[in-house]
Amino acid sequence: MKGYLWENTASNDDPQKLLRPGKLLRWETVAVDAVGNVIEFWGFKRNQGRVWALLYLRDVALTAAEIERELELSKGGVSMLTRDLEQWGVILRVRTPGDSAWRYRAETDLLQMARRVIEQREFSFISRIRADLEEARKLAAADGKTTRAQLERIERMETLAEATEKALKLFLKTSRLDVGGMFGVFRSTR
Amino acid sequence: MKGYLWENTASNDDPQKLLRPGKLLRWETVAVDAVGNVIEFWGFKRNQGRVWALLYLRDVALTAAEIERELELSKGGVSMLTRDLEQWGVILRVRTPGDSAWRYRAETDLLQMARRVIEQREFSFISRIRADLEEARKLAAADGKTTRAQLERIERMETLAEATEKALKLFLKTSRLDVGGMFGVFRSTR
DNA sequence: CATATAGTTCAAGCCGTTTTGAACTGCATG
DNA sequence: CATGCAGTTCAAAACGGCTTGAACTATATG
Repeated sequence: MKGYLWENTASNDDPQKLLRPGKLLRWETVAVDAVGNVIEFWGFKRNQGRVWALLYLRDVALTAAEIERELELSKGGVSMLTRDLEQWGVILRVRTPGDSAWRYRAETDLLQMARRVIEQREFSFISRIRADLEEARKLAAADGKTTRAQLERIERMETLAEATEKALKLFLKTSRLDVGGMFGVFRSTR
Repeated sequence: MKGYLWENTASNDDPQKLLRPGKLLRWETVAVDAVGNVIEFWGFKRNQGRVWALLYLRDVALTAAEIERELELSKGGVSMLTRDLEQWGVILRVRTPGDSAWRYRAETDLLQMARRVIEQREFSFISRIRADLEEARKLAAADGKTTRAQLERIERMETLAEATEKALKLFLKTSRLDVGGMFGVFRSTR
């Protein structure tokens, strides 16, 4: 499923890289953090975005240790972050012949991941809410003391949740169209 | 601006209400919490949604003390929550002739509030991100060591942020249309 | 198979946000 | 103008999510 490919890795031709203190260039820091912020906005972890952005900007397969140094993250953290990103299919794990360590490279754009996860995660969340409101309405209806007006108000709240769900759906569909060209865009440099 | 109206309050005709331990009916709890969840999803505080929902369901002006008991919140908490909700214009503060305490009642639907706040808060956030990416690109361009391919990748990230902003805009516009009937819907029971 | 290094797991700690509650201010009433 | 209740403020506590790092497991290599 996830291919274990042999790829060029840029760091082999720079022996110093293994020793040098992780230090992003200024512009790399700014860009990486900006992506961290967007992705956080979409409900993911800031550092998931930062890791992806680093790999994407460098366009080279980095080891966990390198990511660790560059972004000043812990060993365990990098392990978990890369696992998530790999599961979502936005980074790829590759094995280099000489090297005994895995390397990671950016695979696809982040919106794809955002959409995928939002689709399952957020929709189940919203439909859960709708189910709760439906339950409330049924309970209220069963209770003799509930007035007609109260039942109506619960129904209106259900409308609210439905509208939210509908809007969210439309949002996703839109972002898919909107970003349409993106699939190609992100792949073209590679 | 915010009218200080005289309104009917239902609790006066039920002297026990002042003494009874705050205890929502089961269906009220379910409904109130469901709304708390939706609103949290929109990036607000869970309890802001719960307070609004309680007022909306009861369709009666409640005092801070009553809200406090029903939702098991602290005095200070209710004060802050009602202040926020009133500022956003989704609840109204009313003064009753006999009573010396303020009462609150639900005024408009929550989506209105969500939209309003999202419009200012989220957009400034996204445009901030776009500005950061632009800065990164300029810095990278000024740095002689940056490759053409890297500049392109930053540009693609900017496209990503732009797409996000665009999608968000469309989402808001959509939710406005989508919910169109809502303005009337929420007002008709009152 | 021994050793070394890479990678994973998870309890504990950290940090930002929300909530609490006690002290305080303001206001109505006698 | 004294009393008591309503309402606000804010420092501290509680909470929740994220990250860390030490212990552990897996894997490559001689």
